[in-house]
Amino acid sequence: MAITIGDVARVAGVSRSTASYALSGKRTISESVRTRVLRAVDELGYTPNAGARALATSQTRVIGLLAQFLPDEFAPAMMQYILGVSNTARELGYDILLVTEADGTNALSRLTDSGMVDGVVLLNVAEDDDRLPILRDCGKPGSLVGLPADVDGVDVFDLDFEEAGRVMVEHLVNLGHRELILISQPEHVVERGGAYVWRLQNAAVEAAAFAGIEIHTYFGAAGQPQIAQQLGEILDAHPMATGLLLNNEAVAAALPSTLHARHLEAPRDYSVIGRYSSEFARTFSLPFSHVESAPDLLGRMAVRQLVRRIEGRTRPGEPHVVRFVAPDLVDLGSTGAPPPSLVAPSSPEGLDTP
Amino acid sequence: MAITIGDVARVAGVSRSTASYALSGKRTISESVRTRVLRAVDELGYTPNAGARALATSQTRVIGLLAQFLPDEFAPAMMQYILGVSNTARELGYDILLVTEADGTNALSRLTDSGMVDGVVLLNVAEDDDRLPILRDCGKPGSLVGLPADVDGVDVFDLDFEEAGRVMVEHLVNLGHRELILISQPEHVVERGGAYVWRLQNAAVEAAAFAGIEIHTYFGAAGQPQIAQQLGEILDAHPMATGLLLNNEAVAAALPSTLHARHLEAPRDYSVIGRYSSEFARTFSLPFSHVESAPDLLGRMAVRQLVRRIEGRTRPGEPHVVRFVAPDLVDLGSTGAPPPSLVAPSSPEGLDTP
DNA sequence: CTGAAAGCGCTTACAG
DNA sequence: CTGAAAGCGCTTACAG
Repeated sequence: MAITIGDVARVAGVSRSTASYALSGKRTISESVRTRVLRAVDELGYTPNAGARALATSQTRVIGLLAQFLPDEFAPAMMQYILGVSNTARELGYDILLVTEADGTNALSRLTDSGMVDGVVLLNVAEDDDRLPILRDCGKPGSLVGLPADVDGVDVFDLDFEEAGRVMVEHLVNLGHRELILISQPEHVVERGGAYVWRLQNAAVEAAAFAGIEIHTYFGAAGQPQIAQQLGEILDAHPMATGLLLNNEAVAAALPSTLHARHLEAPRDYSVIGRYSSEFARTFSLPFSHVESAPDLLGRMAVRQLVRRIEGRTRPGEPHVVRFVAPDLVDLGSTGAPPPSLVAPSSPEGLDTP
Repeated sequence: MAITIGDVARVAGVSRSTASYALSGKRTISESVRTRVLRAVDELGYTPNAGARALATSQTRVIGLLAQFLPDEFAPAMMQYILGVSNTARELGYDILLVTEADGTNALSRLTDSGMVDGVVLLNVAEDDDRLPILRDCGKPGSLVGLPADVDGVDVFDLDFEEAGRVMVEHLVNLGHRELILISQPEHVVERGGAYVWRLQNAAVEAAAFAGIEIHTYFGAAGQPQIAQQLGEILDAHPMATGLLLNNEAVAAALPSTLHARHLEAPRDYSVIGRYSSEFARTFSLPFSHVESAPDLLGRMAVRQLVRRIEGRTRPGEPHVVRFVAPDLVDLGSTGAPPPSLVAPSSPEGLDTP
């Protein structure tokens, strides 16, 4: 049916093994033979059969990408991780087998046991992720995006959510804010092991305590119209709060309408900082300063390390890594000093600080 | 290394061929042998090697998914098509090889020539799509999402954009609107062959002409902050327009802020109809009525037909299909009668129609 | 109802 | 520098 290396060999007038070596470069080939083989390949339009090659070499040049789409989680954000992984893989000569089924454990076994992939990237890794035990004893390398409790045997990449929480709080503290609100992902996300929610929140609470200011923390509602309603209630509940921190894309997307509806503006009435990617902000016209979540970079890092392991370019005994991306605060001008009418009661008259 | 069918055969005490037949069911096997084989499979945790099977059968049970990410196009919307394809494929027993590289033609040749896939789904198909000639002579079946000029040899699935354009216009005409604005995708999208933009726009213009009303058509700006600015200019340019039709997700996402900033409301001041998925509307808190773009359904349809062809379940000589999904208008209450102050000059006093 | 053998299209020791 | 042959792990005619 299709062209095989036998056809190439025949046309070039050499043996199949010589044709193979001429293409792989795994042994020295006379210039004349090499050009004859290459010409034959061109002429016939030869492409090696992937299955046959995989069978012979136990290498597929395919990476499994396990994207977990959980209810209430934010699907559009996932696209950026997938693109980072996919594009990087291609640059390095790999293709991507994408799995989106709910049962990630099943999918992982299938891909690795059947030898369809050389390694896997797990997205959206939970604190106590079901997929990890399977990954650990499948014998293939794996890179994670997201930090699990047990990082043994895998390479891990994630945003430094602790630092993100601190950066968000400190930025507003430095501007003079004394009462903040932090809205995180929906509680379901936390229950399913989305540890990044706690990591950011705990660090934020600690930073607030250290600065001696108040912070109110909430889990965002899941879906509309609950989000808009909840947002209103939260604002009403804390009339003296002047800073809004959002670790929740869906709430960030809903915030502009809510603010406008109440004739509020950032940074005039509220200073706002989100945690999402700039790409996301641009796409949805979100005008808020934000901590860059770097999905593209995380995808790239995960794939690069995975490919190093697959190709044995890690030093012998090289330990696995846990690498955090430093949060970058992208200033879009949505933060400033708190409104004078709402300055802390400790200085009601204005400039009477020592 | 891994467990092979030879191991299964040995443990079950049968030949490899018998083990294979017991698993495939392609010939009658005595009950006792079958259970012994199945037990061995279980005990050993056997999974067939995908490469070996592909080599022997010329079938991979993998579908290639070519997603084209063009600059200025709306990446988040793509996720829903991908999910529709991926989930449906899995239900039918197929895995997805996802390709996102810019050069789709290259990727297509690679996947088909190397025998990595049994067929392909092309997303985001342009009027004169580069990938089609390659698809046509690769010998593998292909399903498209998006309507090209030449549909020969492929199965095509798309939203009925003509009908969508008519539905949008007629809905507002019936409510009494006499001057509309239609904002389509950025001009780049059209230039690259996004024929759906013309299909919707031409049908809308025709429907408006037929109803004897005015319609102003624009291509949306690409990216922020141009989108918001352009939106403002367009509204200013047509003070008598009362209906807004959006064939552009990014503009739809930016519209709530723009309206609020101008103290405008839908449907009080403008009746608004978008063209996007309900999933998209929910995710981004978009309060507008919209023509459902049905990405999930289109993905499903494309895969189902592709699998029928792959598995030879099409009748001999069964022609290729071009199937349009009927646009469904999802009413979110953003349309109504035009503001009384802006009724057409033909009836300034009110109820003086015959 | 079951087994021995050929073959899918590669790669890579082994021999020269 | 090159070729003949074995082997990767399956499936499936061919024989019994």
